[in-house]
Amino acid sequence: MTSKPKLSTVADLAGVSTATASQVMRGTGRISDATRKKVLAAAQKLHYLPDSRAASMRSGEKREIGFAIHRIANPFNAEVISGVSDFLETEGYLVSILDSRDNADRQRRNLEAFIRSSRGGLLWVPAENTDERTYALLHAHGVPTVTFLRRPGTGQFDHVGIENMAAMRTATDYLANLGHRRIAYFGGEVKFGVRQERITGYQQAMADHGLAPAIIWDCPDDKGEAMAAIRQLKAKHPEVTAIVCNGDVVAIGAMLGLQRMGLTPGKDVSVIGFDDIQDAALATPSLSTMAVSPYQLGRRLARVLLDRINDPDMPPGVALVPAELVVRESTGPVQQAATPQR
Amino acid sequence: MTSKPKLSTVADLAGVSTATASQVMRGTGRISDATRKKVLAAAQKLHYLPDSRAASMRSGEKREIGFAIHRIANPFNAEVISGVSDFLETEGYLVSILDSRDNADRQRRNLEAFIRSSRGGLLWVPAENTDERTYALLHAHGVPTVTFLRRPGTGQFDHVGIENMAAMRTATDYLANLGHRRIAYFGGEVKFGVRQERITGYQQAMADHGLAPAIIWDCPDDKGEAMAAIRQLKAKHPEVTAIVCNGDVVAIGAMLGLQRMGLTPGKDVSVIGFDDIQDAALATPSLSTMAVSPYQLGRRLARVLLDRINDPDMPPGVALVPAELVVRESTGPVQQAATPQR
DNA sequence: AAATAATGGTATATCGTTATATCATCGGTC
DNA sequence: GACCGATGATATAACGATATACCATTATTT
Repeated sequence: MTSKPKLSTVADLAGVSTATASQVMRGTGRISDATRKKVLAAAQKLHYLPDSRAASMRSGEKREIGFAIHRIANPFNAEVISGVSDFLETEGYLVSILDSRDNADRQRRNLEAFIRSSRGGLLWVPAENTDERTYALLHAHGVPTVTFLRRPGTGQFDHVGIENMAAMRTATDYLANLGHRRIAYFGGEVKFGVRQERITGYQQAMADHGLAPAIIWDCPDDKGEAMAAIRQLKAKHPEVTAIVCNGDVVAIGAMLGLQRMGLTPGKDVSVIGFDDIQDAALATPSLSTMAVSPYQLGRRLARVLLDRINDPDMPPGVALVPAELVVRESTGPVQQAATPQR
Repeated sequence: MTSKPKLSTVADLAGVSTATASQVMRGTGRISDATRKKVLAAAQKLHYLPDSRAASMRSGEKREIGFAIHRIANPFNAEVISGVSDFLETEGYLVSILDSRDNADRQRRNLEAFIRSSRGGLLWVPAENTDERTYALLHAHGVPTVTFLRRPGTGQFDHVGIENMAAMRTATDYLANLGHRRIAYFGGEVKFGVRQERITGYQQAMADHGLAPAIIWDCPDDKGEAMAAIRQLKAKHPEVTAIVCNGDVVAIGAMLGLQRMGLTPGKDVSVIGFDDIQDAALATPSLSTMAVSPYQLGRRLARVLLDRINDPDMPPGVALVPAELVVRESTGPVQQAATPQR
């Protein structure tokens, strides 16, 4: 292992001052062609790269942004990350990802280390149970921040999200129009606004159609857990003929669980998901879902952050993108035999 | 947006010098209880966090490591990342992830930015087509580096990997003992040693059983692509009754493709995967596979990096962990009707 | 030829910390 | 009362880059 080359090493090798070497590296100032070549050759030879800690301290330039997310394992999120990186990399930024696994303590440690390292901006899906102190922390340090998916009540940051309420209203409406009367809401995490928004949309549609009571069933965002949970839901509420799900992952888990109970999704029970991950189209039966394009969402998110970085004083804004109903095989008209009619 | 608090802000508010404030923050030196409290109160009030760029420049302490990986979207990798983070976080490190999406250019940009930011160490799954210059770059900067899964030929870094050859030999052997004669190798990327090792294991087992010729079929590591590719494989080689796959993702894709062709995995065609991702057990039929524990692998990986950081001069080492055969429903004895016997 | 402008390069202060040396002050000792 | 060792705090020089001001040379103008 060699030791790290620095600017003075390059300058010495090229026989110039560090000031000159620095100007060559950055292509600024008035430097003759001859010395420029000498310096570049030396830099090449030593594999020299300027230390961005020192550079950013002096110049204030920060071309690195962080994406603090609750679960990188989720394929939807992975797609979002692709969109974000593609956009920001063309602008010369490095994107590094911090995974909180939805743990508020881990998130806090991550964000503190992030702030200490003084990077250019933050994209953030707040973890469950994020407390006020964490918001205050980011605010106190003036970090350009855009929240994503989950919107803190404080409203002090830019936000990019999904039109959850409208989407769930559409999904529920669609199922009701197919003749379903007992429609349950399945999956999701308790604490955050996203799920509340979706549930509200579901409830509004239920009310519109005069359907009561609403059935809401918790379940972590995991395929295996959903398989087990759907059994309990069906045991407690055998009359349910349709299920709107908080996400595709739990929806697919629910379909698997139903199949193991001898029920056919799309015939005996209709299931609709949210997100449109790759597996939704590949599942058997294929999953109807409320689709959003994670890749495009990622690009949008990146653009909002750049705008914020370039203009730190504009008031925070909110961008909501719509979700679109995609009908596949997992939903269908209500079966006569399944629900006893009165 | 407030502006970032610095040490001098804290010191002023507490009425002491920056030297004193610094010592309080780090708990070193001789400081009276009274001033300690004053400084801590000021720091608290301002949400002060020391700038790690300045701190690490002066002290040389770097408590941040990078994980440069080829695909975060892969659930196996996501589990590895969890293992890595859990281990390193207890040691006070921040883990940030760089996703190359197996693109050598993107990887180079990522690694250059990484080096410029002078962090403590690097975990690295080299992208396809990584060139010598990239290895030289890391070496020239003396970055403590551990490669993972894919091992560069140069052998200059520590490495943690899987016993690919032995595992594939086991898998192929198992299928041959079930009576299969035409066994194909399916999936994987072309360039890297991992796949070559696995193919070698497959070929050795084929030779041991006097089975020829070997059939090797390329396919990107994607479920949808695998569904399509398996059709072509079966069209070209209808006599194949068993398929060893380069990974669970393509194996599951292959099963889906076979099912759409009216074939039943485990009866008409046996399929065996590699990795044991969550979906392997949840698939229908459930997938037999060569299992490795990604979480444990991650912890191991982290430990090797810490050892390297603590002792930069020890010669590079290699750790290979075994994979274990897990038999589920996707494999079974060869069917009489399926292969014409001579 | 003297004044001015353009060119190519360097000295130096600075960014926000930490490590080291240094400096008062005070109580205790002989 | 002069000396000593603790004690508690500070002044200052790094770390590796960049921005600015500045200084020599040449080249150009009149």
